[in-house]
Amino acid sequence: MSGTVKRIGDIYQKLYQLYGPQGWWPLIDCKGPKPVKTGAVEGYHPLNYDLPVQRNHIYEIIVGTILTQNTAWLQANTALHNLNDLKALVPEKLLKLDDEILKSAIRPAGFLNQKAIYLKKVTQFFIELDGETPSRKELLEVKGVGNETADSILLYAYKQPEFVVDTYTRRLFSHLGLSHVEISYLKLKNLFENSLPRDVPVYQEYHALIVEHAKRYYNKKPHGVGDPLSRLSI
DNA sequence: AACCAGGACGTGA
DNA sequence: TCACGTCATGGT
Repeated sequence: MSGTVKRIGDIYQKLYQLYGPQGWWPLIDCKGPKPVKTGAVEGYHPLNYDLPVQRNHIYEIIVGTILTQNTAWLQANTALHNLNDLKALVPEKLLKLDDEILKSAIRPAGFLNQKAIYLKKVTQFFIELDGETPSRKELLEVKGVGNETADSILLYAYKQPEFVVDTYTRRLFSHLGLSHVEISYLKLKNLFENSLPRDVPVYQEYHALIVEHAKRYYNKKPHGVGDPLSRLSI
């Protein structure tokens, strides 16, 4: 197990070395020191770990976590901009939005019927928080918020040390031989949290780096072809 | 033209 | 607890 711990730390170093700081979570109106663009998407803020600072920033991240469920970020981002154009990226505004208008705005992100419901549920929850940080358990009670979404909200919107696991994480680390693909969400999450310093920027960067890396080598079958990391860990 | 994306839920073993 | 079908659009 100590070997696993060591390699999880080593892989982080290697990914950071390969891609550098990722600046997650992207924000539309990013006022960080040097917001940058990744591909066709703007709003990343590498090395700025103070964001989000405003209430609307936190809310925008929460909306983004719902919109990007099983959906490419590029399309979630389009939906996010549609809402922003409607001036509906404000909790009180989104709640008042007509359901059909809401659905047409988020259409590019897919699953519009479900996500319209989820967005209003999580928005109501956010308003009732009244600025407080939610617990993981509370978040999971909101319909539409599962394990990954809850951890993404806690890590990126509320800066809580909760490691985010996604399908890319499962693919990458099973391919590297550190876990198996059937491992449960919580077990894989615990594996990371027990292997890393309890540090929010590290958690934020590691998940973002896994996504960046997996997009290149784990988006098509067979997974992991040409992955430079596979040599490191045998 | 299939395949899949920064998942979650409901159902039935 | 766990496997499986469903939800939907658009890019590659």
